[in-house]
Amino acid sequence: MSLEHILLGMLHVPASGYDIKSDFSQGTRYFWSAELSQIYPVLQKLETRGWLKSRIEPPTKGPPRRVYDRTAKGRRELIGWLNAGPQMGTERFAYLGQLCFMHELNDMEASSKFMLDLKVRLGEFLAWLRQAESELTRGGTEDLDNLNSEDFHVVLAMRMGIHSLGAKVRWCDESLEQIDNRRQSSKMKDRESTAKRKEVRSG
Amino acid sequence: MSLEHILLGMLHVPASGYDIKSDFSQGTRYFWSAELSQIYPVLQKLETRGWLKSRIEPPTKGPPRRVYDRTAKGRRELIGWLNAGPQMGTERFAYLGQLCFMHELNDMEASSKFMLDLKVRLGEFLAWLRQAESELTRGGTEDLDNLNSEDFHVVLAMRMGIHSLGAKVRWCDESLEQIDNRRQSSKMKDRESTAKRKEVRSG
DNA sequence: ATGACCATGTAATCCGTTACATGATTCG
DNA sequence: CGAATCATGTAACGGATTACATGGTCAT
Repeated sequence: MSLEHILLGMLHVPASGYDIKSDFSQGTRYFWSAELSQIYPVLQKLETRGWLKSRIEPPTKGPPRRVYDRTAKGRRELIGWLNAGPQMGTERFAYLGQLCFMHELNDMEASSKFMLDLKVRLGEFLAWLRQAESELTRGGTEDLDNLNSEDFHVVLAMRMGIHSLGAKVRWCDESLEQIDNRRQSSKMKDRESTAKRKEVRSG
Repeated sequence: MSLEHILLGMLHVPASGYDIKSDFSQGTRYFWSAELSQIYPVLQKLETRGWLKSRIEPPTKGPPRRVYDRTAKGRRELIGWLNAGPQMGTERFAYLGQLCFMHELNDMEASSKFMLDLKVRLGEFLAWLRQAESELTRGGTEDLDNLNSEDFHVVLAMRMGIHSLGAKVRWCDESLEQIDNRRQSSKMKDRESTAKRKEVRSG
């Protein structure tokens, strides 16, 4: 599993399950997400495995919190994972499946509408990521030298999303053009065959 | 679930579970994958739901095959899915998690090696996709007009992968540069502090 | 005959989501 | 007092992977 290692990595500093969840929601860790109902049991499992240890924090305010911290064993495990080389997962894009099957509708207008819709959604995600990035770099893009090593790596990671989403938005535009071309030429064919039919009838 | 609809879409023409699996392996349907052990039960479920019907093909050669075909109900279900707008799934990138946590190694050389490794893997996938695309367009990129509607949509879908992977590879290069910059400046700092120490000693 | 490939499935396990259950604190 | 938020969990279900089990055909 990867979530185990993701949690291990996120516990750079001691935190509760709740803290981790809010890290997932807030920009920085955009590359992964998990629900509290998954986080809590995994943290428990990692503790029984000796990668984490927890203590109940006496609540100065609010309800008591169980705060986890990495053990030496957990740290070694994390290092091992980092040194194991990039873990490539299987990507699944339901919307590309939909696009492939669009020909069943036999309606280029529908394909066009679909791509437009997709472009909007991808664009929204891109805007959110750009926002999250500029909050880390405080506008000072290009020179990442004044960032600490942690933020530096996080910004690099975010930029993958920005690059990739940007490319996807451009792909939407290109595809919309292609679809439009095809609509034009099929209209021309319509006119041609209409003309032919007229010829036949009049001939 | 999406796999249900993906299978429904792939059954444009009658096919067995085995056929579908090989479609997943062969370029065209690169956006999704599934194991035979998942495909067979899902096909059975779709049949009990009345979206598919199957018959055993009398084997002219080889073992008997169970061939599935869409019913009218299945076709309606597919159309509904296509008209429901793009289905955006949660993407998870374990390697971006690894990159974020790289600062724990405190070794820019390791970060650099990691990115290089990642670049190679992404590049391999990109080359494979480009190959699959050119097999469909037969080199005739740019003018997709001579493709049938099915292949046209498939090529559009493949191009998303090509655009996005291209952007990711460029991101690797950019990141490698950033990492290098940081290595240079940290070496300079080393030299500076060495110089200072010398000053102190000689002073 | 041996290995590669065709072909179909079941079982166990794991990962992830949704729904459910509980209770304290804080702010208006 | 009521709603929002903090905080921790369990249960049920569904989706995906890995392992297991079986047997036929075909080429060397």
